[in-house]
Amino acid sequence: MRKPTRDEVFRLHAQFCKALGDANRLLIIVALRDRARTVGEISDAIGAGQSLTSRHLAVLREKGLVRAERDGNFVRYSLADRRILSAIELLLDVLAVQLERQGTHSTVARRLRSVARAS
Amino acid sequence: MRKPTRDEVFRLHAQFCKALGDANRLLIIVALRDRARTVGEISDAIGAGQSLTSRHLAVLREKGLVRAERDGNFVRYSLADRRILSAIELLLDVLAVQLERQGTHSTVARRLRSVARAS
DNA sequence: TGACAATATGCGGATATACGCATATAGTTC
DNA sequence: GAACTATATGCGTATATCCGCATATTGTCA
Repeated sequence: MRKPTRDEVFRLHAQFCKALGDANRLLIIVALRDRARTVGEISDAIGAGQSLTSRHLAVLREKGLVRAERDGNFVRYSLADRRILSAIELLLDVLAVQLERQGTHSTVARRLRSVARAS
Repeated sequence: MRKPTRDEVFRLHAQFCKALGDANRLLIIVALRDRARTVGEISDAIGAGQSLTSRHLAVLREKGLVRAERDGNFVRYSLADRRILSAIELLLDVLAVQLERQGTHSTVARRLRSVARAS
């Protein structure tokens, strides 16, 4: 109920952004684009071990980017807010412009968003 | 000119996001909202030392979030792309929803964006 | 209860990051 | 050139992060 100071807001905001600063966690978020998934499904989708996947999910959960829901033996994870997808796609667009400027394969830059889409 | 692999794209994307994952760097980006600024101005604006400010600017520059331009004795930094502001405001909105749910001072959550705006 | 499946976590090592202090570099002006 | 200003960087330290392996926890079913 306490009003956070300006500095605290920026700290929280940075924590939030930092959660996106890992390739595996980005892969997880993209994997959750369409539907909730179990840890095992996510682990397979991103090609990482179960332990590592669970840890990354814990980070995303603690920072509030994903939600967890028990379903019997499984835990089903889902995106907390679809605007997170919008944000990372926005940044991906900016990155695409970067790569184009640097001379990276130009058609690729324009297709980055679809790369992200391809599960 | 080489076509980056899917994994490379995600690595780059994560690097890009990670650059936002620090409170001082977020403060810098907000400080550059309206106009280009020198290192000294930025240092004052965010209340950090010159050395630290310069380092953070180097990170943002290397990742392509800001641009540097020499002007005599000064180096003037500016945002590379205004969509970066949109992205962090989007995430700030999501964070605001979080805080509201958690019961943090409710009017504050709604005003986070203006907090960010206030220089 | 016991066996089993899915998920979480303790531990250790390698690497990265943020920071301050002091110093180096680049540019201006005399 | 020397003196000065603005910015960058080397170095050391403290802390955080990523990862795999093994093990603990939680829940199901017989």
